[in-house]
Amino acid sequence: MNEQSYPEFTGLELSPRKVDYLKFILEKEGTVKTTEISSGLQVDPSTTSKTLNELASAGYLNHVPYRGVDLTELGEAYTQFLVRRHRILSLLLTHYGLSPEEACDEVSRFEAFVSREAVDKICSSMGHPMFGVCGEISHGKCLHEENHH
Amino acid sequence: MNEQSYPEFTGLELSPRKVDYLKFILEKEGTVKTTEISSGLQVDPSTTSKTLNELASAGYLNHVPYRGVDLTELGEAYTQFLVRRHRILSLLLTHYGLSPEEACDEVSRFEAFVSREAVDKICSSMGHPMFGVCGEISHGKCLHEENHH
DNA sequence: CAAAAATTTGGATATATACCAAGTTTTGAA
DNA sequence: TTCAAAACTTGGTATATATCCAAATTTTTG
Repeated sequence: MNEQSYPEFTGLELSPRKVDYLKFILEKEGTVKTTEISSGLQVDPSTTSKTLNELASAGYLNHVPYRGVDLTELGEAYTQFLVRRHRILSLLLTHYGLSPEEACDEVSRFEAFVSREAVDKICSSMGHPMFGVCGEISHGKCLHEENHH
Repeated sequence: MNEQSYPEFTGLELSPRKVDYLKFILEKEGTVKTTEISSGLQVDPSTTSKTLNELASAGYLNHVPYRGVDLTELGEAYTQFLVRRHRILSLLLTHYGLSPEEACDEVSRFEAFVSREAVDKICSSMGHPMFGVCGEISHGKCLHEENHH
């Protein structure tokens, strides 16, 4: 089967900032250089370098020093969850009077503290919407879980 | 008029833990002792003592050393917002398949990062519900704002 | 009033972020 | 191809939050 299985995760593993790094790296796809990330996230390259090391140690990234990083399989799967979480929560808030931009900004501040369990329930309760306010929503893992329960 | 006005706040002023302290103190009403808070929040009294100092310095509490703390007017108004935020967000999540307990727990983790602006919009969009899943919701400040716009 | 309980202070640790300066590696232009 | 510039990493430092323990202080109480 093509469906890769990863150990369970709560969705609370990473700090807000680390979530930013992974989302940024996923967007760029392929190998990403330190400078690119530093510009994107507006931080000193030395900060990026350190954070990349931490994410690599935790198994989310492959880091070839001086060369760049790319997502591991775990990192890819995890980051797909991060993106789905962001989009589901943003979409949710637009149903309560927030504009897409407001919703995105708001969610960016707190998303790292919303569990996968909650996201899956919300997602399911919304009928697994395909379109968020900041991109398409893919439900691989989410629907997968649901099938098995 | 009885309606006290306070400088604007974003709702993002306090860390998650400080939010816990204020909510706990509001619940108890009147003067609260360090030990009481320490037991309630499961932390060492020395930790409580330090946090209480910080909250007092920031103007949310009156702290009489060795005697206890109580909310200032600002602290009271602010904490009422904190409680409303918690209840509105919890109620919201119960509309998406989370049980009241799950919703409360989930919200406790991220509420500190949800702005007053967003809460007011959500609240308004929900029709200023009077009952949450963990207590009555009062809308003093929320409705007040709305009248002026 | 003196011992016990409560509280505070000082010192230490841990995590998360981030900067600067200095050193290392890669790149690219002459 | 070589060597200077650019990119990257490391080491050191800093702030903010949160926590504990041990020691000192204040209040309470038997």
